[in-house]
Amino acid sequence: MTVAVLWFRKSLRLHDNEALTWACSSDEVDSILPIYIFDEGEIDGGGEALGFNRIKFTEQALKDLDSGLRKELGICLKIFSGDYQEVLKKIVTGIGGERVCLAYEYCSEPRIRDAEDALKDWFGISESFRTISFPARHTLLDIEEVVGSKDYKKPNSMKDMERIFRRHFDVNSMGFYEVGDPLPVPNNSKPLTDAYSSVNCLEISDLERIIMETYPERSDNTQYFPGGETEALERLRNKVTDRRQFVNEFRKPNTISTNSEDDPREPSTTGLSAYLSSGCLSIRMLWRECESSYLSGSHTKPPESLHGQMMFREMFYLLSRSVENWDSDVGNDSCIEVAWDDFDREKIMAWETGSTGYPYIDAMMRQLDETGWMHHLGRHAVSCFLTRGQLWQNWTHGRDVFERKLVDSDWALNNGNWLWLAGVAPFSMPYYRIYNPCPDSKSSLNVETVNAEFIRYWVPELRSFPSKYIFEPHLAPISIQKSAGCMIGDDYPLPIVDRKQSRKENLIRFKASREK
DNA sequence: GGATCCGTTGTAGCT
DNA sequence: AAGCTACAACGGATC
Repeated sequence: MTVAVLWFRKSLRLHDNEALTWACSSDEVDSILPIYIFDEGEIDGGGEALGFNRIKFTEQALKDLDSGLRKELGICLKIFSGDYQEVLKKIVTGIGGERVCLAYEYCSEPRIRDAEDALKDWFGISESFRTISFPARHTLLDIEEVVGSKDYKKPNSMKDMERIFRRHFDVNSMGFYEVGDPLPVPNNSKPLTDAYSSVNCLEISDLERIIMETYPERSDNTQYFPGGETEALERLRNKVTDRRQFVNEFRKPNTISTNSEDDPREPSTTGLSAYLSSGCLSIRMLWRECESSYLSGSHTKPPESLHGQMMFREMFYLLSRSVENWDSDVGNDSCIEVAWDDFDREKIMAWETGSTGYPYIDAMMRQLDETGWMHHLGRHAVSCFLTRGQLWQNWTHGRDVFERKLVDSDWALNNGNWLWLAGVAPFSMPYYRIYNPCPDSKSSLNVETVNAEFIRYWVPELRSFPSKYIFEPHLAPISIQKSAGCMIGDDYPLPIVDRKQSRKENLIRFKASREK
């Protein structure tokens, strides 16, 4: 008898899942044990643990995965927490007399790779133990293959990405890259093994309780993005499959002001990022859905199109695998050294909690805290504000906040975007392009009305301010502040810095850092 | 080999 | 009110 221990890591889904498909169809496998392991400290590490939205999302994704496995395949998910090596060893040795095959998902992300390296030490533990790995298909490209190819050069632009895609994918008759078909949900007739019983596992109800205890202030469990494959597929249908015009006309830079929904929490984009980062949705499936839409008529092209957005995602994955110290500002040759100010707790806290005195920035940081999501251009604005724009703080501090709070948090992408926005990488935007934290009607974003409403929702103190003053309420005459029922300095903070002056000074400092 | 072009999506001030 | 211009000006690719 061979037991396949199926380790879910980056693909919390039944569709397009190679490891699952193998376990269900291989003749060598007699029974299956699907498992998920929380890293030590992830769920019970106190204040440094994952933020509420992230952990809640994961809990729901696991719950949905479990019910999908039960319904479709007649097996269920076992959840563990702790040092993954210890947990795996216990499971494998617990299964005992049987032959065990650990089937795991491979992905270029370091914490996943490190785990694989550690597994290699295991080969002695038992005659009857072996491992088999499958690509997690977290990306369209095979990152290892591309980075390892002879003529690989680190991509810096969409042109480079087009080159790489042309090299690694065939182009079909309609001019689309052949990225491959997503695998269907497999059939299964194999039972769940019952030999894991010697190891304590967590029930979903345990997770729910731990989350409640860690985040008592969120005990109402309000959460805008529910986790799980079911949600992912439904959102895919509602936001992509059924909205051809939206998909075909998609231009990323325009999306921030095109929110047609009444709910200010609903993204004007697809809102699928969290489902991609958790693997609830396969990137190939999304790519193909967009392609189907493109086949119906004229459509936008990279970089602004949805396909273009996905190609940038691939670019950051390639870079994250080929740049040393990708997540650091030290020893990272894609990061110039900038003489940032020392960690300033007051500034960082004002930024993180949405009390900088700049309503547009504060609104977005409060949205991040509550929903775990923020529009991409909003991320630009707040990261620019924290770093080279106004506060002159090291980008890694902001990266850490995003890492903890973003429901779509993804190591390669989060670091890549901060490197980009802080202006420190070769693929960055020009450093002298500093976003205006007060994008009123004169701004090229030109989103006055939408942003004013957005601010009123997230910064309710300013609800009654006229749009004319809502971006810089401290400039409003006292009489206006009085009639709006919000005195700046008491009911809402004064600006933490003079935005124009700090912009000017920081531009000079940044230039000096570059020249060094 | 020097000139030119280009880079996912800027800002401020003027008309 | 949309559109223009000046701003500041890097570095790698391409011609």
